[in-house]
Amino acid sequence: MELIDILWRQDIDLGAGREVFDYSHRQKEHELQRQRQREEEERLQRLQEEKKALLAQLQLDEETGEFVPRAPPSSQQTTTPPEKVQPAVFTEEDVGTLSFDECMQLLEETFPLVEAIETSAPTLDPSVLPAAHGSPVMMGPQPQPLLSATPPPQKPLPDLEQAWMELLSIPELQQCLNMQMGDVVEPQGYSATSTSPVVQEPNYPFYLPKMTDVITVPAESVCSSGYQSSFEGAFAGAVPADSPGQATLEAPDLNGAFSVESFCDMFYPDLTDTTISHGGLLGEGGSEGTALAELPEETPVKPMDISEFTLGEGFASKEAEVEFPDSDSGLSLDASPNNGSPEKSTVDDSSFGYSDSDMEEMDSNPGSTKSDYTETFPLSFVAESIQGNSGAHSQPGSSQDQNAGHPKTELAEDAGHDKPPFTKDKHRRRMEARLSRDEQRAKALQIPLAVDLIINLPVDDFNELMSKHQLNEAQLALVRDIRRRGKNKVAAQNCRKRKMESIAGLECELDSLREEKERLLQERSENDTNLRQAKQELSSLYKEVFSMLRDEEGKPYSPSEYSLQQTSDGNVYLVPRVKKTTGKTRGN
DNA sequence: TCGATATGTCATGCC
DNA sequence: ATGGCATGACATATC
Repeated sequence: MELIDILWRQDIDLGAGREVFDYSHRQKEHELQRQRQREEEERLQRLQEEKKALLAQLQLDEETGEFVPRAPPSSQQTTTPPEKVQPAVFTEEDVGTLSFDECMQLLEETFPLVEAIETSAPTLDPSVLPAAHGSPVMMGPQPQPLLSATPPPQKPLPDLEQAWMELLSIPELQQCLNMQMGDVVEPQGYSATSTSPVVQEPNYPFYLPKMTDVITVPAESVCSSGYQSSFEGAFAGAVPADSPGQATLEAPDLNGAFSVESFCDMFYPDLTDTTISHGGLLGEGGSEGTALAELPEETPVKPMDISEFTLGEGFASKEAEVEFPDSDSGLSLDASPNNGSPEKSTVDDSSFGYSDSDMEEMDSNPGSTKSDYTETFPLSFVAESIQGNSGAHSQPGSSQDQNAGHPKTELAEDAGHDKPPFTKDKHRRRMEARLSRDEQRAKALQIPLAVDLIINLPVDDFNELMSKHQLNEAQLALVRDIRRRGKNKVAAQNCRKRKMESIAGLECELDSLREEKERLLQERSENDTNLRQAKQELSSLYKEVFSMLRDEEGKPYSPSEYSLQQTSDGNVYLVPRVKKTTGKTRGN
């Protein structure tokens, strides 16, 4: 009882009155029942005794075979008539009281019976009520209604069933159901094929068993059975018995007003109720329940978001495609060295014409890599296709419809498929993307020429090719830009190569020059050495020669007074150092 | 985080 | 006049 009380206080539907779970209460009822049975037995006993007494007073009429009252003495008549009448009256009353008691007893019995039924089929009574006019159980005193009320459950069924079949066969209703189920089930991630068909075609075959067997309230069965069918796995056991309170409350309304609108209207509150109540009931499933309650709000938004998103993307891409045109001149004039500030919206819009720079800007965006651009166009195409799908969104229950519910996620997935690998071989992908960037541009404008051709063909051939293909202005501009960029790229590569080669050559020359310098320095030092040596030799030779010279007297010349000098003709003269002495020239 | 390096692109001058 | 080349300068990504 404590548990029951706890549940009861939490306003959780127990499927029956709280008293039902009270053992003492049941005991009391049992005792009461016993007492009534005893009283009834006593009454029956009394009745039999009275009947015996009556029979004892009767006399068999030989002719008619009837029991005829004996002719009593007059004194006795006063007493007997009452006795005589009384039995008659009494018997009538007795029948009435007996039936009333039976009714009461039945009432006593049916109460638990009804409750027992309610627990198993909580909505028995409500379904019966409309056919039985009100609540016979409560109005119980009259036996007829009660007696007629117990069997009816089977009676209204075929009608009800038929009514529900008709109701469920109404297209709008099916749509209504569809929406409901879709809103409820789809967000859960159940596949469209699993949900929509169940909702669409075999609706009532699916639900009818419940209706026929258990006689549940249609609203309950329709709404929550589909709901339950989808979530049986998750909710089984968690929701032992459907909340009869809601059913009993809502059923009369349902049966009272049997229109489609009311029916449809009924689904929404009921569903929300069920979801909410389930969410409240479930411990773990609570999150699911809340998620369910929230999702119907989110799901309708998604297509809108996508349409906007796709619109934006498609629009942007289309603009890019259309306005690609502006040409090289535009680039050189407009885009000047402003590359430093690529993200300017003005540039984006006005000079979008200069697609290339924009592309560059887009591409070179730190966050978005080259592949972003390459993905932009496929993305736009996908977006357009999805938009097309969303156009057919109105078709209920279609797989496209289901898809349209997740296009954003699909997009995200697509984008996600492309992007995540970035982390791994990012470099390689980037390089590939870079290499094929102009090809992507050409694809974007649907240029039917290979980029290699565009770049590498000689001018004449290139012009001829251009003349062959009828290209619009944008395409021509892009082709020219591609050619220019391609050639300039090669030129830059060559230039850098040459520069590197030049640098290498200069470094090599520098090395050789250094080596030569070394060599020259060494040679110079050698020459210096030789020169010094030669000077020494010459000096010694000079001294030797000078010392061998003698004057007329046979005396050697003083080196301080004379010196040997050689003239250009090769003659050597002894020249006096002092001027006052006139020098004599002596030949060898 | 910073510097070095690689690469693409633009602007410009020259042929 | 035009196309192409050469090259300095800039931007970005990557190491």
